[in-house]
Amino acid sequence: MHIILVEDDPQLGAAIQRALERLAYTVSWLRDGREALLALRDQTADLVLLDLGLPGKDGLDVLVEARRLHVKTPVLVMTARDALDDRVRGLDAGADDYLVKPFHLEELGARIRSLTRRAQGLAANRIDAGALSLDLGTSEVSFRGERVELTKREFALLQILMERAGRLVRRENLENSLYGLDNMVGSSALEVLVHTLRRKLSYDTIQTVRGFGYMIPREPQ
Amino acid sequence: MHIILVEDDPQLGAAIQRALERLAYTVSWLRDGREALLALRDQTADLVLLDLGLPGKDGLDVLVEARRLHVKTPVLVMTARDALDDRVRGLDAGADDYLVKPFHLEELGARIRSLTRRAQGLAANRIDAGALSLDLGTSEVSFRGERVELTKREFALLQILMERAGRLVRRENLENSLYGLDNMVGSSALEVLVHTLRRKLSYDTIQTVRGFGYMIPREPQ
DNA sequence: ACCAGACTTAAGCACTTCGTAAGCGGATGA
DNA sequence: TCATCCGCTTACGAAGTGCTTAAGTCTGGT
Repeated sequence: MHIILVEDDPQLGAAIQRALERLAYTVSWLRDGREALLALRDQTADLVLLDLGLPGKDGLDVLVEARRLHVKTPVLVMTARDALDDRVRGLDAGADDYLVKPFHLEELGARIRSLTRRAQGLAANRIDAGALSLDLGTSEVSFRGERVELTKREFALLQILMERAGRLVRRENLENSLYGLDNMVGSSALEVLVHTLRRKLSYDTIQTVRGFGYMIPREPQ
Repeated sequence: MHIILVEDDPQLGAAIQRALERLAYTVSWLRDGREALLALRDQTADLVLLDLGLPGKDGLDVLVEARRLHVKTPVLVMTARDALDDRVRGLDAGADDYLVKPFHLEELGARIRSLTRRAQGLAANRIDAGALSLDLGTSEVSFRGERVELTKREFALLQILMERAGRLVRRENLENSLYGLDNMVGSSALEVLVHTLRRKLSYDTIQTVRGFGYMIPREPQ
């Protein structure tokens, strides 16, 4: 899951990035509105965390401009506590949600989950696909009723595949979500990850679609 | 345990926040009804202390609106008005409890414990998990029949883990409940806390789930 | 204001997880 | 059929995560 964070405050930005990465999100932290707009235009991110009041280009302008360009990526706006007007204007400008600073990171996480889930058209906090079950709240995974211990990366991969169960997920999508835009270097990291995940589940839960990517069937046994 | 306090009176608000923090609750103090509704919406808090008669939006409206949005967080209403009408309307609107000002902080503490207990689905004032027993009223903990002296922080951590015994509790959940917003900095405070707690109990009561958080099994020995 | 206990921070260490690279094997297409 | 490509597997070094200890800071009680 790839998140673009637009925030000019070094401390807060670093803190948020840290927190999100701890949740196994991939974060591209941008400090400048102009950069943000460029990144948004590509629609490669799953979510944008946008601070209003940026140098270079105002956060609200970025949002308006992006929506004008038909960028549909969910945007979560962050505003200062006393800027009530900003929040209203933010929503009018096309933000999907807003968060008032200061906020609990737990809350941020919950909203991010809520937004990305909404974007996927899912409702529950648990995803099931056949014998696979994944709890987003507690990060617990079970397969055929047995609890399975996964690492963060493995969990992140499995989550993406399960959210799109029954549909092919392209290799480059997975790589973007897991490693961000920067880390697109040539390596077999994804294949290794798939391998360890298969070993922990079973070798036929994740199907390879040669030349394209991977897929978890809607009803794996 | 994270409590949202909605109170516009500076003196009273500060006094309550102080008192609750002394009880090792994490308190988010909001002065405005609109803000309160936003905070309520995500159900991130364990309890809401709601003052009726707020600026911006009446406390009762906040409550009604929150319940309409299926927010299930327990709400404890505070009001200066002693009229029976208000009482009934408050409870009808979805409040779980009601406190008439002025009140003693001890009573407030007791009611908070009662409510959080109820929300947790616990009948008694005690939580048990295997050889562990925790009394919410007296804050006493025993392990294998022996009384164990815990500090407030240790108790708070143990309480969260025991309320969710058998389920993984994410690290960020713990940090937010224990430290609130301030803990955006990187530190190993939680790890140290876990360590001291393990030393006082035993080293295998609290299980580490690497990369995610901690867990107390439902039947630790 | 002082003291003791509680709490946070920081640093070193052990262990786990992750990305890289290299070799291998099966699939693909001429 | 052969050459090529793509993905699988394995091993290893680097980075990350959590444990532990110790020192510094904060807090409440006297």
